[in-house]
Amino acid sequence: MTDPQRTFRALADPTRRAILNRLTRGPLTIGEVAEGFDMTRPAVKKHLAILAEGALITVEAQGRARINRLRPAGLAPVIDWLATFDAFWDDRLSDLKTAIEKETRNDD
Amino acid sequence: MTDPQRTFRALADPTRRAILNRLTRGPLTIGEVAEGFDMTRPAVKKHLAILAEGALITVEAQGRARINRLRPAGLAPVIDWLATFDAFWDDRLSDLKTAIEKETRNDD
DNA sequence: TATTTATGAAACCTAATAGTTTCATATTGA
DNA sequence: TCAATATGAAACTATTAGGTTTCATAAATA
Repeated sequence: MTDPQRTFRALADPTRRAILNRLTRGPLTIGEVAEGFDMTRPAVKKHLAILAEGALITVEAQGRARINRLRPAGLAPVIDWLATFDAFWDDRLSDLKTAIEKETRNDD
Repeated sequence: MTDPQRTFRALADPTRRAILNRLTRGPLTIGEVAEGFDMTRPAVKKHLAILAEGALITVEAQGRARINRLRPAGLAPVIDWLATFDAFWDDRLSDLKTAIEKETRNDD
């Protein structure tokens, strides 16, 4: 799968978008993420795996726990793609793109 | 299905994103869109239906043809959602959001 | 060390996706 | 009117997705 496809695919599911929003409040273990949803832990874990494939989160092993952290830079492909519609909105989108690129340059 | 979900779902498929990009160059009939892809016309038509459900295109009947037009305002739910990550990027994203809202206010 | 805890992973089920082929219908133009 | 054209729509197929249950493993703790 191509890179932006992994990103868009990851964002296509409402549970995964909700997980990302939760992670804005801080990193969580798999179990902690799972507590917030009405589904089993393995199901949540699969969602986290897809988010990791899309580079939207990072996972760090810490003892027996796995710490899931938001990786906002992973949203860049979406911004990039939206930027192809610049002409329809003026150039604020490309300003945004530049800003994101600048701020995420040395983070992975 | 909730509104933003229809949008994200529509954008999840690479063919549909490619269709949107093509439509930035001007409106096309279903047949014309289909010419650009290595799949049957009914398949393309299904993609167009999903894009229309996501309010990313408008379809206008013109005689026996259907004119498909890009509707950039349909991308607003994505911008809105991205804006919830403002804190990670400073407030350029919300500036963008405001700009989009202003420019698309009277277009649907 | 024995037990609990946090996760990994496999096997399975169902529904939704993305395609196809086939046939029907509604305009357009000769 | 008749044929060509542009699309609509149904029926079918294969794959992917999202979920489950069950069992294994590794780390922390009593």
